[in-house]
Amino acid sequence: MIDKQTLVQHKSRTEPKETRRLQLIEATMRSIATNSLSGTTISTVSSEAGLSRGIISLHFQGKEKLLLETLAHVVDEYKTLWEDALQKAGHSSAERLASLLGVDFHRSVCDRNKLAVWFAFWSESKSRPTYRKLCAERDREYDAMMLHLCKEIISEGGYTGIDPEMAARGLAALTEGLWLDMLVNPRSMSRRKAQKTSMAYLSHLFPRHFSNNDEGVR
Amino acid sequence: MIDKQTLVQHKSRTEPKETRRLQLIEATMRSIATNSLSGTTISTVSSEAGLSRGIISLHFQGKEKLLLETLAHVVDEYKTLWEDALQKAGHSSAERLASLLGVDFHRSVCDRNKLAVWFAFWSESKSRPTYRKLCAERDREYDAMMLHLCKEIISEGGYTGIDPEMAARGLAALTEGLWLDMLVNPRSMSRRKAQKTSMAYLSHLFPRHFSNNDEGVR
DNA sequence: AGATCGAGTGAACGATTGTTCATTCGTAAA
DNA sequence: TTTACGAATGAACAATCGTTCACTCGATCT
Repeated sequence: MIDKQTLVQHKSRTEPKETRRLQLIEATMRSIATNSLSGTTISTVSSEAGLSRGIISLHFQGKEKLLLETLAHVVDEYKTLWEDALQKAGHSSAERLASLLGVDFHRSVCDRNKLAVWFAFWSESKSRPTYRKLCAERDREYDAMMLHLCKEIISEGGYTGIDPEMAARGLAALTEGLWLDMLVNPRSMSRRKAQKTSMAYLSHLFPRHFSNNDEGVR
Repeated sequence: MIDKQTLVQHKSRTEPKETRRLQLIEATMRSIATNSLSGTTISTVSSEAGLSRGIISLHFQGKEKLLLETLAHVVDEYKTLWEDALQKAGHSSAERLASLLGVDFHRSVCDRNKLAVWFAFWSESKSRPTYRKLCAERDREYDAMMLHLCKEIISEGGYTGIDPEMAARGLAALTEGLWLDMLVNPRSMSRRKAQKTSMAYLSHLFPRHFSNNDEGVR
């Protein structure tokens, strides 16, 4: 076993607390991506981080807490990107919705390691209330904003026969399905293709707000 | 620990080989749904089946083989439903596409235990080539048929500006996303609602073939 | 240079994992 | 009823799990 830590760069043996925590969380994400969640153990994470097995109980209370904070880290990062995008976006509902979807297909979000984390926890969420809680919080805010924007756009455009809840949930479900494709079969589903597919959906739903070309917002 | 087997009905201690195999596969699905894949062990499966721990190595070569055959069972069942639906469906592409989506939201497919199995293996497929292989086979056939039908419909309806590949992949991704919703948050996403959402997508993509009401095919 | 002290280590622990196989049990034929 | 035989069991096994804690190390002081 090669010491990855010293191989990349000679860091000091002791690091600030937050640095170590982040290192371990990132090692956990890599381990989940390469070994899957059921194959992720104290040993795989610590060796991925190039540290000893005892380090995890030192910085986190135990394995369970580490996994929980790994999920929380991904959730928080997503939420931050999301809020930043809304802040920078224009005032029109169409622009805001497009920028939200821009986040969903952002390079950092579509990172395969992170997608592996999302789906690992989603598929365990049925049996783990703690996981479900963390994910549900994200979903709630996401859905509320999505529904709000869809309602506004429907009202603005005078679209008839469109149920706003179905449009919003459908859009979110499409995103999640495209994420799954990128995780399971990255060769046939690129980030670009996924975003295009998402925009195509929008242009069919709200043709007076979104065009079918690459740009998106009309 | 209560013996579930004798509690439900007094069966003979020895059962035909195929019966036991199916019992164990069903117990595995229940265990994955309630304990998640990482929490599914020889003990949880055998106790779920009301049998001893040694039974699994007796009927399958080991745990790995049991999991693999459980995945194969779900894949096969889905494929059978799929082929039956195509057989019974009419000749028009629209009818055939609608009946395919009917399968995707069939009661038996949307069973939460089975959805848990799908997503458990999908999220592990990155690190398990064997799982990926089984899933990829399903995807290939599904995608090919979906693409074929979309192309026909686009040609029939003279739809312009619709990329058939994007339409097909989008439709499949939407289905998978709706499955995830049904698994993670069944209270807010019912089977009926999911099917409606899927049909709404179709009616926006191919308005000359699908109406926006409950029936679907125009 | 020497002392201090928190960060990091890893051997040891009990618990649990998957697997094996001598034994037990129920069934079906004699 | 007795016998024979395959199905099912579960104690025993080595391996690995997560956790603990006495220790070692090195960065930062005086």
